[in-house]
Amino acid sequence: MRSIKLQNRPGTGTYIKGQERIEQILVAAQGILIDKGYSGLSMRKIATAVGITIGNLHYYYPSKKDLLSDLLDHVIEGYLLEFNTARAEAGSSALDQFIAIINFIVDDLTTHDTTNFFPELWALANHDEQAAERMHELYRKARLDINDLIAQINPTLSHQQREEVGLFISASLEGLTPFIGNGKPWNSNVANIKRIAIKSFVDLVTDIRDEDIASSKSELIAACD
Amino acid sequence: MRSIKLQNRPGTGTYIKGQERIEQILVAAQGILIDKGYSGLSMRKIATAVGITIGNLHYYYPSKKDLLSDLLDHVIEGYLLEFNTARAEAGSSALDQFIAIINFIVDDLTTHDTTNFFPELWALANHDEQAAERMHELYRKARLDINDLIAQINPTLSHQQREEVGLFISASLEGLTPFIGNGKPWNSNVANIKRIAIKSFVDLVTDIRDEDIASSKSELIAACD
DNA sequence: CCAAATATAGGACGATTGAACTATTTTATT
DNA sequence: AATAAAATAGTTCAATCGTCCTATATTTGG
Repeated sequence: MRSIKLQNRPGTGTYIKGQERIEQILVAAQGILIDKGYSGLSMRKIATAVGITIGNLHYYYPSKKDLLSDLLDHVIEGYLLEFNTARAEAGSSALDQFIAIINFIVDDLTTHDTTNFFPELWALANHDEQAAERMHELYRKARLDINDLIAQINPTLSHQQREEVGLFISASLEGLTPFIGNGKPWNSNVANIKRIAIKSFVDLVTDIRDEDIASSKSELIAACD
Repeated sequence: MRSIKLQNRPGTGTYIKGQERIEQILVAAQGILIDKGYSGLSMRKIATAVGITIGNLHYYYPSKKDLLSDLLDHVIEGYLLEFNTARAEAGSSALDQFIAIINFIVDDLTTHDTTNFFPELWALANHDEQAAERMHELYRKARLDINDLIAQINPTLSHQQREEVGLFISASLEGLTPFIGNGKPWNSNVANIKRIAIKSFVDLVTDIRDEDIASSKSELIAACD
């Protein structure tokens, strides 16, 4: 099922029981991180949630840092897997696939887990370099599909312009999380917000031209800030 | 200078020294929260940063919860003040003011403090009801100006549609923080991203019509998800 | 089935945490 | 100057933290 290389202590996880245990540990850690935040995530709480002792947990993960590293890989791998399957189910035309991705992202960020996990990840990335790397790696992979579709919808854009438009769309969608996410004040408006997002992003990708984004040359001439 | 009602222990802060001390405490706490995150924010670290003892800190804030409550008020009040002055400096036409606000928000979220504080606030809001209330109150106030300008630019929008468009724009801008913020991978592209944002949001507010956002009636007929 | 590797339990360590308490010093007002 | 309120220092407490160590139980491969 999962084929990524985990970073637990070498030697551990070779028995079936150990592999299952690692999975239990990561699932439990993810649940605590989502429910209580990073400040509420401790080795003892993880061990208790799994039903093992701290000594046993420490056998798999000698330090909390090791566990967090594996946890981020585990969660991010799950999202990438989810993202790929969603892409496969998309429509035929580039525009349909583009809209399907927006729909998928919005639907996903309104789930309990995603709503609560990602703000934690963003905060973590501000103080943990490793978390930052994992986060940006996740988003970079997630933008590959978006950028590809943008290129099909609007072939006039340069590579850099396409990447910047893709980043803007991706980041904008992520920004909806604390507002329309699970249990958030605007969660009941998610259907309308989604329509606004689709119209806005489709128009953006369709209509935007080179002149709208200053090149490095014209940027030197007229800095608009 | 600051006129908001703080929530420190009654009786404290009546002397000038006490008022200055409270300000020092909140500034120090904000700095630690920004630099180390909430998990790295402790009463002792705050006291040490201020140069007082834990006992003295507890005299002002009997519990960490009380301090956090005051801290959020303090920081949010600062942002609202900053936002109001920025609005006063904006141009004459509604469209110019709209663009000025976008410029201000993007410039602000690329500062070190804002880049690091708000993700912490979003994560905090997921696990602390009081933090959630403060956060949404801040954004609600910040959207007042945006919504007002949207109404001037596009008077055809209903109240609800205007609010939803305003929320989408505000949330989208916030979402840029973990990507183009201070020290983030796309920080060097902030000028171009800003142009994309301005074009996208101006087009959205100018062009959007009632039909683009389904009313409660048509929503029942055709759910597009 | 047996030996080596793996998994688990349980306790202990020092450090840190939020909180509480008392005694002393400083401030502002009369 | 006197006095009441406010501010500060210093200590202690129980709980929790990450980490480490040792002994025992379990699993797997030959």
